[in-house]
Amino acid sequence: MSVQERKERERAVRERLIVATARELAEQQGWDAVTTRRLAERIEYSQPVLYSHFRGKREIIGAVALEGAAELAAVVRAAASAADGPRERVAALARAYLDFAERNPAVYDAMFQLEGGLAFAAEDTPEPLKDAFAALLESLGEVAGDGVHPGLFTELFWAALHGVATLTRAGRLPPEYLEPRLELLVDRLAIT
Amino acid sequence: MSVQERKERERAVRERLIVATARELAEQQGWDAVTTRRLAERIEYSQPVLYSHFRGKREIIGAVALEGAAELAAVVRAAASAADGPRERVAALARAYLDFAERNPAVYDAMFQLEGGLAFAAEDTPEPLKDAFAALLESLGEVAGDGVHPGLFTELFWAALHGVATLTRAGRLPPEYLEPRLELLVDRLAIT
DNA sequence: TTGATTGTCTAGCGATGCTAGGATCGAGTC
DNA sequence: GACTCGATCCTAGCATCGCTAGACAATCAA
Repeated sequence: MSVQERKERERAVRERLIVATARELAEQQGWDAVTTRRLAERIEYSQPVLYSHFRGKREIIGAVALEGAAELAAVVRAAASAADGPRERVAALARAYLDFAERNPAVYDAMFQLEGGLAFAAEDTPEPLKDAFAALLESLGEVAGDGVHPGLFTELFWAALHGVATLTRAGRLPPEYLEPRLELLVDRLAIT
Repeated sequence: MSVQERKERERAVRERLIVATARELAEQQGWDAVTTRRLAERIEYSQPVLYSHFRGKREIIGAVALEGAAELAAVVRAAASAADGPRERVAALARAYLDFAERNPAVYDAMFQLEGGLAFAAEDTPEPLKDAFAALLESLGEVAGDGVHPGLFTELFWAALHGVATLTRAGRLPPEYLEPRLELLVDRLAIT
């Protein structure tokens, strides 16, 4: 069975290569530039190989999104654990979130803008997505305020962050006032 | 000069027909279904006619977005003027905004999700977009709180609404708690 | 060595946004 | 009223897209 195991290992390596290449290409030239042909050429295989790993382009985007969700969760947790006190923890979390969105625009798009074929807030929601939300909940739950459901509060805070992130990156909000915007958001929403 | 004027009038009518048809098709079957061929067929002209009015598909989306911005501004103003007191005005505004996004998903996408080739928060921002923001500012400015720049506050509130609207419609937020989410948003952000 | 299975590639389908070039029509002139 | 000429529109086609069928090659068991 060793030879079969080797093949499976090689397949897994190639699958990671596909996802990493798609992500790299998307960050470099945008998701429009990520065509199956270009992607196949970069990994030095033919197009049909992609379809032996994923159902289609959407699933590749979804794979990048899952990878991003795991990273976002880690980034958020790291920022929160490095800050002292609830208020500073939330501010650090917000900064880390917006920073992640700014530094990884293509990944962020894969997660929230493009249809990656992922289910949210449902039974079959993939683990990384649930965990990313959990990471937010850990720090945000403690500043929800009395009588306010922590999950509901986290959803709202997250939505606000998401709105700021997307509108800023789409050129809809002037980027220079990002910091005061963030301070205002934390001061108003979080109850410490 | 009468014949030339008539031609210009007919051209204007046809241009409105294109935009209206694109919008209708997008609301019915989504923007993916709005292809230049289908659009041309619906208006009973050939494809190249579209390109005599717009540079490309993006500009058509942009035209729909401008139309939507004007409607959104009107909807927001109507809701605000029908409510008594700052707090209720803001709540009515938020409800109207989210309601608009839910009832006109394709138009909302054209405005904020798809690249319609429109400039925001800049010198050459089209008038309807500026006016939509102004409509928000009129009601939101009065609840910004002391020492907080009204424009900055409006941007933040808008971003929060936008986040709730997009995440809800994308299935990222459970829709059943929309009302309490809205109440929480208004209670926390607005200072009355 | 042979036969079968697994893996990969070439070639192609239908559809996309967009455009070049020819056909057609109608306004203005004799 | 016939004719010219410019504006207007359509047919046909290009390059590219996501995706797939079928031929081919490599690898394994017998």
